[in-house]
Amino acid sequence: MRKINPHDFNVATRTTSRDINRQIALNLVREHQPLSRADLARRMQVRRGVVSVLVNELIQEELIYEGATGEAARGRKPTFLHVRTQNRLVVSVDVRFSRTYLALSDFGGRQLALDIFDTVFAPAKLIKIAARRIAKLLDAHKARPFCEGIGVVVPGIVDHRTGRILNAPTLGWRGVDIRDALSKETGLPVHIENAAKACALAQMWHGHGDAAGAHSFAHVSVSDGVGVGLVMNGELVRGHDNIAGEFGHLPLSIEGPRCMCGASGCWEAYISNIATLSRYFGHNLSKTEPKDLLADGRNRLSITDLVARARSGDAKAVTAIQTTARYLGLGLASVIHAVNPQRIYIGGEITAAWDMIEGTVRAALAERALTEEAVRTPILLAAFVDYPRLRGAAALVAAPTFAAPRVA
Amino acid sequence: MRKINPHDFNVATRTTSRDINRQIALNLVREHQPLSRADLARRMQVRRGVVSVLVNELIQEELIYEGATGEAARGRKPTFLHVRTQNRLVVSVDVRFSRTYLALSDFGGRQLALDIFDTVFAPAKLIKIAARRIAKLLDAHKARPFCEGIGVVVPGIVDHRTGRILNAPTLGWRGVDIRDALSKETGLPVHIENAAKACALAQMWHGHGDAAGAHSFAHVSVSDGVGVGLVMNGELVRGHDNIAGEFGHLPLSIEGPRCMCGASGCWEAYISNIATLSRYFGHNLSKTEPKDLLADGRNRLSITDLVARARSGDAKAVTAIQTTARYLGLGLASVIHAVNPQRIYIGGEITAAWDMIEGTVRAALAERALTEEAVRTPILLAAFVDYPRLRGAAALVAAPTFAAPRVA
DNA sequence: GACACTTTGTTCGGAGTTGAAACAATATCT
DNA sequence: AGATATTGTTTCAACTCCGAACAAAGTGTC
Repeated sequence: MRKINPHDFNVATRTTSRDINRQIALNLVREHQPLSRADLARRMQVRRGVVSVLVNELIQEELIYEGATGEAARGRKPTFLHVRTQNRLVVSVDVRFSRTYLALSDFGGRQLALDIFDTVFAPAKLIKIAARRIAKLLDAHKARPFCEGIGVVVPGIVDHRTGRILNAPTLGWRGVDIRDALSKETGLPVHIENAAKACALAQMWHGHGDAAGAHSFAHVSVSDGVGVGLVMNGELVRGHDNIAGEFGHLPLSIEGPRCMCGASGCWEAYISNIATLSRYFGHNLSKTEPKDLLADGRNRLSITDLVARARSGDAKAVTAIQTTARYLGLGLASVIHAVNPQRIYIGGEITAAWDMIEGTVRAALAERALTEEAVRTPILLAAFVDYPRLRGAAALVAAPTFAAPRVA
Repeated sequence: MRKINPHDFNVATRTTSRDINRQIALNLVREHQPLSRADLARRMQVRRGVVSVLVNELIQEELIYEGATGEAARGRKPTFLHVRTQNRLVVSVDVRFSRTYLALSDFGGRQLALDIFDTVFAPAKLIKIAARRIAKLLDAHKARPFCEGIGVVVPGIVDHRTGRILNAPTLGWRGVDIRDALSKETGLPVHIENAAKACALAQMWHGHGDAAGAHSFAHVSVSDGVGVGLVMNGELVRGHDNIAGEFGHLPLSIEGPRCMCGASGCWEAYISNIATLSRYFGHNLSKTEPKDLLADGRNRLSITDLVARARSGDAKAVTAIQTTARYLGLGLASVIHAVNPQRIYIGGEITAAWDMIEGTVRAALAERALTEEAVRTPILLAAFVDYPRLRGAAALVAAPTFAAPRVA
């Protein structure tokens, strides 16, 4: 029951029906491969004749290909279809405070190479370095003719349309344009997005099998900050000014601890890795230089270390983590009450302690939840992969190929 | 960039293109009437021939009609088109704690009749009474052949698909099915929805001219409780369990005052009419029987009275209202950070004091807002009409006629 | 008043799509 | 060998938009 926007609509042309069905067919192959033309016709509830034409067009465009012939109890054997992903490549870039991560992967999400280097904060310089390393990566894998684009994720607010980074406090960037410069430098199309939003995109496009199916969910990334990527109706919610999903700065208590954003009592100030570590050390976060705590590696404890200490019996570590878990659950109630997603995915280092904290999280959620259904909202760990943000960056490039046509 | 849901999609048939364009044409006439066929062709960027066929079909179906011929400097004069709304009628029902409101109106939102009676809490009995009064209303206006349905709004959580009222605490209803029973009793299709969500629907469909255009907004209703209707991408957000938009139960302070929902420190517990009145009387809400305060009329002060007292110099009234205004602004920051709507509409009795409180609200919002754009989010008063909830109820029936076809 | 010009609305053949059914290809079972 | 079943293709009808020509209805000019 969507209202047509009378100032921005898409009239159906003579090829619109085809475009729609073509894209449906492509997505069904992606989801259920291997799959025959006849299978497709059954799933789409159209005649085989229509599918035949659609599929042959998709094959001609090299979006899918014919594989082995399958088995059948009786009758002619089906020829299986697959989407082509192996030789469609993406470069993904994750710019973080300490380091920048670079990867080459295919449309199926398989990572072929990884490159890590220290982040440089001057945008122009960073672009130069990244471009050089990307070129090296592509040449080393003879990947240049197969690379279809670059996806970049950054910890901050990004205007997806213009490509400008509006505000990335940890990097100290305001109004920086990486996209066009990097595109010019590399000759490849560049997409850029906020890290949490990109993770949600990755969850949507790479969540195969039972992990798929939810076309409305929230992806909560607990890291140095707290970011939420919202997917509703199969669409990433960016918001009018690109700040949708900033649940990290909703208050648990407006009189609570000071947050890096300037306000007080933000959820982030209770559950970010920094907050958990501060709690362990007995620091008051407001008095600590936040960047000191961000510096991972040298002498500083990471949240992963803290989990390890908790497991080996450090009572203070257990308390710090369990307190975070409680606040995590209280904040999840806000996410549920606001947009009521079908599921919530949790990502971040703290998930390594999930077996210890799940009960606490759910109990806290139950404290505030309005209904039984709200309490029962599935809370799942984001599929554990080595570099979830890099997968998100890759999804930025791969997703448009499979997206629904804009219509009406 | 929407992902096609591989388990719930809509294949394009050979009439899909027409369905899409037909609906676009209908909406354009609705939005820009009066309008000629040639105007439509220009706006849609299709040939006049296509529009001619579409329009003649719409005329045949009696969705639009030809009106007067317009003026033109040169050439043949255009014949104007209008959507037919005058003799398409709706009965709208607003069930509230004290009274139930009943109205007859047309698809254009014009109210033709109103009937108010005391609410009976036994569902079966209420249905009987409502059905009798609806019949009377229809007969009195000879409206029976023109009535296309009944829209019902209730203060509670409604499953829009099944029509069941899952939980309406003020009415004491849990799992009540009004829809099917009322439909059987009256012989008319019945739609039922949560009041705040319906108000958002009304805002979307009745917000003509400059009020329209926003296809992503939040409608905040401040009343006995606080409800938010979320519209994103021209679509009402109901959520997986129909509790999306329950921002009223997001915390300002988890240690704050007790809320009727059982949790503590909900936004609602700070800014609902009850909260504002309690503040004025110096009561502690947690110790007061909430239903005492709900009873309007007899001996009790209403929020409208309180505003009047503030205007005539009652310092305590001013303080109570300004305090509410501040908390309103702080909570609006949460709405903005969560879903970042293009605009926010405010409804409810407190808006009568908007000139006094706007500054306070905006200052509080600025206290927590992450970005300059967030601070500048337009906060508008919901178009002041006599019975906004009834308009929402009417929109439930009228909207499907104009909605975009489900595709892909 | 005749005629050119402009704009609106209709009509008609062409191209592209789904829909239904027949047909060819390929396999199993009796 | 023939019946049966399934896959994939082809063909034609129905329906759509697309483009252009055409009719209708008005204004302006000589």
